[in-house]
Amino acid sequence: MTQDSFIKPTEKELEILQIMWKNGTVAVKDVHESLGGEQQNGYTTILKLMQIMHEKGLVTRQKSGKLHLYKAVLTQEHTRQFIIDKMINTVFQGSAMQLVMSTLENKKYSPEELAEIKRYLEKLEGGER
Amino acid sequence: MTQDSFIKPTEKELEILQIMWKNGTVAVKDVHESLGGEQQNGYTTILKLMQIMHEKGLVTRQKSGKLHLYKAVLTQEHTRQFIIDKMINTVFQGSAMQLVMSTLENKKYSPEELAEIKRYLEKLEGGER
DNA sequence: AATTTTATACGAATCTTTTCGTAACAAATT
DNA sequence: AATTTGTTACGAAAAGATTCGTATAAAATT
Repeated sequence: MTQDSFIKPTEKELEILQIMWKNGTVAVKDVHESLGGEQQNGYTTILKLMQIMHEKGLVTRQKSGKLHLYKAVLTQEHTRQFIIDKMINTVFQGSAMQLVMSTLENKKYSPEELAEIKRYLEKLEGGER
Repeated sequence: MTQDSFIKPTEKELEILQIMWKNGTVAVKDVHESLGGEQQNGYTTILKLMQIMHEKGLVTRQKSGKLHLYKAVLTQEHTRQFIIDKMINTVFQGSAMQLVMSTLENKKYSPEELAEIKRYLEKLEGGER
């Protein structure tokens, strides 16, 4: 996937995609409820957003009785990679390392979490890719 | 700093902030040139953006002769933390570890870089914070 | 002193994203 | 059969971000 062909999801679209990635296939109603119901957004707002996402090709949909079931086209991992890349370029001066270190600095982690990353690093060092 | 009081820079504002962080204090002209001159953006476009950033409180400015010298209010590190936090929440299901691992997966790194992270991790494990 | 150059200020146009009201319609309920 | 309910479709308003033209002014140059 080139970055050029990638359609960058907007903020709100990303929220909706989260829900699709978690649930696989969702109706507008599901998304609307997951995002906090009528308190947070009008139903037709979410509907419209999902229709636009469909137009953009960010999601596929399928009629099921009277409703549409939507599904994300891109995987969560693809999207994450894209967003990470972009962020590295715009905020971390092209250095992924700076991103990693800033993230680690950010919060306290349990020894288990740190150990997990360390294991992961050792795997990478082992040249297993 | 609470996230609520944080004024989220837009895409373009972030590009401009990069230049301020690198150079400390800059005139509109500097930013305009750094961003690729008239080919990329009209001078008054950059000027306007910087004026808006000033209105929003993202930058301070100071008259120096006939021109204004602008300076970022927030540090790069603060801004990075904010953006990382946000991204962890919207794209990594609240898990910083997932962000780190996705980043490491993203590209190939030199042994030196990996070793650097490892050293860093060991420092964190050592409880030095 | 007149002209050119280098700045800022500001309004408005354009573009993108988000929000929502209204219409239409089919299925379910009365 | 009429009404209510759940759903989509669509247009347009509102909000946010970006771009730029024109006006103005001070400083530098001629």
